[in-house]
Amino acid sequence: MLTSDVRNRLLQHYPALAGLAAAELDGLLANALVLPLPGGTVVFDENQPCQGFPMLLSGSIRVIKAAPSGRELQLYRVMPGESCILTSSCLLGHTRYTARGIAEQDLEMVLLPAPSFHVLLERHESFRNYVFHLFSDRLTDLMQLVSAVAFQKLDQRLAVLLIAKPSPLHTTHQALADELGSAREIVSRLLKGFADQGWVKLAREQIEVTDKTALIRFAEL
Amino acid sequence: MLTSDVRNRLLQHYPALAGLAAAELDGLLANALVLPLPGGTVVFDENQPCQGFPMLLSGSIRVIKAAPSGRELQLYRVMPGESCILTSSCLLGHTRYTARGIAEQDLEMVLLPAPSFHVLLERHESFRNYVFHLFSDRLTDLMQLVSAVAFQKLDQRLAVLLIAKPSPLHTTHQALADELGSAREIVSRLLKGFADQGWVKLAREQIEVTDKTALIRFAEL
DNA sequence: TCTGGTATGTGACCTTTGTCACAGACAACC
DNA sequence: GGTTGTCTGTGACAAAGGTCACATACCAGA
Repeated sequence: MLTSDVRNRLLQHYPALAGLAAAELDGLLANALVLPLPGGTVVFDENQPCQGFPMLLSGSIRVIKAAPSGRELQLYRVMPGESCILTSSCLLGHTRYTARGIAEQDLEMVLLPAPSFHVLLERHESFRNYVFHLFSDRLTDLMQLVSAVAFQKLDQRLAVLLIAKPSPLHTTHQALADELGSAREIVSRLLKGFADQGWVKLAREQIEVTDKTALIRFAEL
Repeated sequence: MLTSDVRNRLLQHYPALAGLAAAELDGLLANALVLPLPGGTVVFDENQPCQGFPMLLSGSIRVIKAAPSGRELQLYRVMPGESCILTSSCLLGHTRYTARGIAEQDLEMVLLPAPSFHVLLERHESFRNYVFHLFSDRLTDLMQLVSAVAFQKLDQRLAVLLIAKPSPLHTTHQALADELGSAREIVSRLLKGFADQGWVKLAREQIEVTDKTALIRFAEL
């Protein structure tokens, strides 16, 4: 049984659940678990069976593909209010995970048992639409990603990444490399290039974009 | 109004529609179009609005991303009984296409108007499940593709492709390159390598796999 | 048989990216 | 201050792929 605090936050993040009668919602959430997970936890991993439908209350999950070489590539990121669409896919097809999910920071999530997920999907249009839209968005994202990985040079992809993030960015080069599916040295080198152009300013665990316009121009080129 | 012949073939390929009462199905299909398209037709293109939900009766559609350079990469292929999930995505999100679809051979398809699609999705569980599963499968495929493009060498990807296709394969090197997102010369070169190993035998518009075992071993390496 | 169009073979060369091996640099903690 | 671990800079080098420029080869129809 969830505390009413958790219930409220859940409804706040997942308005698709708001249309349900209180009693029914309680029933569906009866066996739900509230999990606090420390940053860095492997939430799920390739080839694991799927336990239930996660709904994030706080924190975020990086969904990645890992190569045997140790390199990795981020497929997408799950934020509160979203859900890991890969999980839906597994639950629907009764298949196993095909990627790894890692808690990016400490996070809280509600794990909805599989049967409840199926009931929600079957009976409640708003929830269904919500899931459909997530599928749809992720699909578009992934296509974009495939295209970027196949056809764009790394410097452009890096520029896009920098543009998209808040400016005094606190992260390591390794983390950026993992997001792009490349190696740390390459990212360092490219960043150095950007710095030489005067587009960014580098410091330990910090990248400050100083000429966003130029960076955008470069990214779109 | 569809001929009963077309209707029958439609139901045969799309059993998810079988549960509907005849009258209701007629209503939904009332404004459907039957399109015969010659091979090579661009069925839809990037940035176009979405007209309706296509259901293939025969032929197939290559869904690709095209790079400005002229290179292209196949995202997936739509066969009869499947549907272009990208279209579902567009219809659901009221967005535009994010890829291009090309008729691989002459094809026949029924184009279901958007409103009918939404009704089907809302009212009919079997159809809904069908669409959900398609989403789910494609998502998995795309993740696999991203991972392959990012981490695998082209020779391995080519080997996988050859293994998956029927053996005396009639196609051009350019077509394979377009499927892999690479250039014709590279594919020629790699195929030559395979031929030197005795794994395949090459002729004009024909590739015969002569040592599948070796090819598989190489692909999995 | 000639000829034009398409498909393929191939070498030279370049760019991008990855790998390896270290050298500093910085922060935190004793 | 010294030590330790993490992060970053960098040069040398290799490898994969892409691009260009042609040379051939094959097919089909005039």
